[in-house]
Amino acid sequence: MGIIRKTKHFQKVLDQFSKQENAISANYLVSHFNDEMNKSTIYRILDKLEDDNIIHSFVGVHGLKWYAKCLDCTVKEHNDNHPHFQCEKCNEVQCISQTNNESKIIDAQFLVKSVFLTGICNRCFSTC
Amino acid sequence: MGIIRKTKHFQKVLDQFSKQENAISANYLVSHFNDEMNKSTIYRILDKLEDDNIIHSFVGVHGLKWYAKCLDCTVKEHNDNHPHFQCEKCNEVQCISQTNNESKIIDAQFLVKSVFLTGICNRCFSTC
DNA sequence: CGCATTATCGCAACTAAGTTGCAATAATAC
DNA sequence: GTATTATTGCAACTTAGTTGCGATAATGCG
Repeated sequence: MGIIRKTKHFQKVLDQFSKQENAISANYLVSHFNDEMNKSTIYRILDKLEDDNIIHSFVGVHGLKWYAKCLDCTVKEHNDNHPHFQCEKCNEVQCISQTNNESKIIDAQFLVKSVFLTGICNRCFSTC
Repeated sequence: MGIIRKTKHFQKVLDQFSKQENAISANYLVSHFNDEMNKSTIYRILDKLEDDNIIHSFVGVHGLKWYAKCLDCTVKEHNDNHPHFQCEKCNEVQCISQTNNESKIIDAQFLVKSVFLTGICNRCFSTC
C-alpha cells in the first residue's frame, strides 16, 4: 500500500488531479510546487498514488512522465486503460474515454494494455 | 537535408536498420557500438537519418528514444505512421503494419499522427 | 593524383528528469 | 502527552541525450 498518512503535501498533489480532467506531467508539478515542496517529495507522492491505483502513469512525446486519474480502479486492481492523446503543438495530454475499438487492431498478436496517440488537437488545428 | 557524406559510421548505423525489422533504441546503439564510435556521433547520425525520413523516432515506455525504418517515405514527406507496440516484459518494440483501423477511434476529435501501444507480446505471454 | 574545403567525429563538459540515502520533522496510535 | 515511524528536505547521484570545439576525413575540382 502506498499512501499511509494524509499529509498536507499529499493532499495538495491529489487536489491537482481532482480539479483537472486531463493528464499532468511530473515535471509540471515540480515547477508548480517549486517553493512549496521538494521535487523528491512530489515524485514519491506520485509513486504512492500510483501504487494505490489512484493515478496511473505513462510517458509522453518528449520522454516526460505523465500521470492521469484512474477511473474505475480499486486499490487491488488497475483496470482503467483508457487511451491518451498528446498534441505535438501545445503538448497537452487528453484522456480519451474507452471505446474498445483499439483491442480489435492487434487482436491475437498481443495483449494490449495501453494506447498512446500523438498528433494535432482540435484547438491547435483550427489556429494554424 | 541530413546526410551529406557517406561515412563508415553512417553506414554501420544504417546497416543495423537493414538487418532488423523492428525498432531499435538509441541507447542500444550506443552500447552496441561502444568501442567503435562515440555516443554523440550516434545521436547525430540518427538525427540526420530522421531528417531525411529514412527512419522515424518515438519514445518508449521507459522514456527512451526508439527509431524504426520508414517504409514509404520520401526525403520530402514523412507519411509512414505505422503503429508501434512495446512489450512491458521483454521491452522489445515491434512495428505493426498499418490497418487504418486506428483513425476511426478518435475521428473528429484529433488529427492522429502516431499510435503507440504497450502490453505483453505473444512470446512473453506464452512463457508465463 | 594532390590539394582545399568543409562535413563529420571524438572528447569533455553540460543539461534535465528522475532517484537515493540520511538526518530532521510531523502524523498517528496508545 | 509521548513514542513510533512515515514523510520530508537536502544534497549528491544516475542516466539519456546535447553542445562547442579542435582534429580528422570525405568530397570536389584542377
